[in-house]
Amino acid sequence: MGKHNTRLKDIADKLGISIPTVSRALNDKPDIGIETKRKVMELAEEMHYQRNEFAINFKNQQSFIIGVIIPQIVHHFFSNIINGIITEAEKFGYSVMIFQSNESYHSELKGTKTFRKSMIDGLIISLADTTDDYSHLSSLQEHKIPVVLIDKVTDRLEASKIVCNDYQGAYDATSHLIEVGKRRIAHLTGSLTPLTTRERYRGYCDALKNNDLKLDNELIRYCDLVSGEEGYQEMKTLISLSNPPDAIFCATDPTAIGAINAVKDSGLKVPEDIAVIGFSNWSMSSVIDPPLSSVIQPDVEMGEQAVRLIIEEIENIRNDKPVVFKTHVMKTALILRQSTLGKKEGVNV
Amino acid sequence: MGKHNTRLKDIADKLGISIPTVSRALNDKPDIGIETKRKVMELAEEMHYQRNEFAINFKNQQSFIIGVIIPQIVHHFFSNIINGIITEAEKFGYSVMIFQSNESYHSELKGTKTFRKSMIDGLIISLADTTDDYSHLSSLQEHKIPVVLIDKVTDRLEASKIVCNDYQGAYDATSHLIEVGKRRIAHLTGSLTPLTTRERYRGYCDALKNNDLKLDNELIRYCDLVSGEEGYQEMKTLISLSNPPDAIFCATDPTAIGAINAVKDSGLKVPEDIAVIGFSNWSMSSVIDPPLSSVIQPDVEMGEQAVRLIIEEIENIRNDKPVVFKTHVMKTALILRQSTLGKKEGVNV
DNA sequence: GTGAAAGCGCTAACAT
DNA sequence: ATGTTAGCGCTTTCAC
Repeated sequence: MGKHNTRLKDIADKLGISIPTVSRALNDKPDIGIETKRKVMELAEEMHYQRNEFAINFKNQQSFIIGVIIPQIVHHFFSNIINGIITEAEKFGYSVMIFQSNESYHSELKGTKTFRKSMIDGLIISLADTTDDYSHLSSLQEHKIPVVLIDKVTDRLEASKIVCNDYQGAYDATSHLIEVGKRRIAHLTGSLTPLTTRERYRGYCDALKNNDLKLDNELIRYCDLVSGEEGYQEMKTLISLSNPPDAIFCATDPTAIGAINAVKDSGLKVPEDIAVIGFSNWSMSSVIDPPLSSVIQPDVEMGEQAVRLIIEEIENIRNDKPVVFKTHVMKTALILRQSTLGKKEGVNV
Repeated sequence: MGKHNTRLKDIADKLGISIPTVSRALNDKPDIGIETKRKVMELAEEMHYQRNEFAINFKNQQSFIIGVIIPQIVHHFFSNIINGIITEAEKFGYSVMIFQSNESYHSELKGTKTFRKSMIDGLIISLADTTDDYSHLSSLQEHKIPVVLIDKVTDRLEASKIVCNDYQGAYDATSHLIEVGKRRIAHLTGSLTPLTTRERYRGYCDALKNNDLKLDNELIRYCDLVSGEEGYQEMKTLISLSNPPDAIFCATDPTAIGAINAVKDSGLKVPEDIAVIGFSNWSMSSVIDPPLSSVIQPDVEMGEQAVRLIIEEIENIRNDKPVVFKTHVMKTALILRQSTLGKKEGVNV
């Protein structure tokens, strides 16, 4: 065995022909003798020829790599998005590179730098909560690397966006609580910086309003939305009110689970005394007691759609076609379980 | 603005100097005039020069990309491994490319092909359950692309490996059930093809043996280990035995949760009637009722360690140093909660 | 139908 | 201290 991988030159030399001829034979180009082609193919096979993609990428200045920056890969929602991204990208011959921001702007910035080094063809990003400056993204765009925002988006960057209808999901969740007879409905929300949280908050408010229930600021609690601990604490506080709620819409499932535990620990029943509904349908939500009603986000589909958009932009840029930014709003759905329905069997609406 | 990104030539031309001089200035090489260097740096900044990494990669035949193939990114265990991999890789200036096998050998094979195209410098892989042939991996090795196996490993490939002590974890879990007074301990296992499952099975058997309890084949049930449904069904079957178990060690947490639900639905109590312990400490396990005791695997650390090994091999190969394969066995730990302890506070042992 | 030459952007070796 | 030359592996002109 030689020291290096087989190159076109090795094949050409052995056959006594020129390198371009070998290249033509191997790449199904016209203007190649049928017999020459056969011989080249045969020898290439025999010598285990493998195209050197470094050379190809260099020549084409193209990597077929899509960079992805998400806050946390271990979150069910994001790992499903990534699942969709990887699966769809592969169909188009693209590979996916992943970077975590851990919700830190600083880290996100570092990710874009790393990716620029890796010469990604495009970036799909879900913004960190702390990100408030978007020049690292517009800079990529200026260098003809398209950016698609997913879920955690911003109005302050012109780019294609994939979001789900957080407003409608929250509206539906709250309306559902009203439909099962609840009237004093609390809301557990988080920092209102991310658009998603704001939209859920807005959906909650509008559902109350349209059902002639008035907003009670006492019933709106803020936390980080991440840990069940906080949901537990805030629910305890709500229960201790002189006029406690009879239901709560939590902006995330983990906090909703914390809330359920708080209700149970207070000797109250879910949903009879206090109904609970979450958001995102985490995998754990169906196995807790009682199973948690939640809002399903089309995570995998969001990832797939993001890939289609980014590849479209990548190819438009390559072909000097105009790029038009699109925003896809994907539908949410309620998944109803016993935390709002009681003993009845859960139903997917 | 010009059509293309700034190249060394653009800077050289503007300054009336040669390309290598610009290169030297920018790369902190010796033999460069202090004044020339200053001018180059300044102009480079001004023209937003960015090294073209395609050219660098081409020249060095190196990508600084580590490929990762795992069965399912959405599994808590694997997404934590990936978390560790990405974090550690970044420290060394490597990026990470991810591919999912979905437990399919065919898909795994495809992944290795895709990765070869992407010119990865090394591969970290957790084998699909169905993988029984390893030529796709040895082929990579022959092409000087090192392979590190993680968690789902095989004896039939010579490579570095990262595993956790599944045997000891299972042994400890079973011993714990014995310590809390249980004597008829069932085991829910899966296909015995993967080494991990076999090791857990072996740990269970040895713990019984060393405590003078005899193995009862009636108490050993097989399922896919993936869904709670199966755990539920198998537990129901066990409960209906004329001599049912008083505890069960499940090889995964989801099935353990299914088992808990089956016990509860049968009007029995966990852990008083039947204690339950799982494996892997899924995020949901702490929030179910009762919280599930489980075996913690050092997932993040496993990922980090895998990166260190692969980079070591990559660099040894580049420097023509001999490569020695290492196997790291990482420690598991018990996390004890109410599903085995009862009302007492959970303790991390 | 095939070969010769050029070039993608950069760096290392060799000259001066 | 700086310039010249060559080359990484491949494809794409352009000749013949």
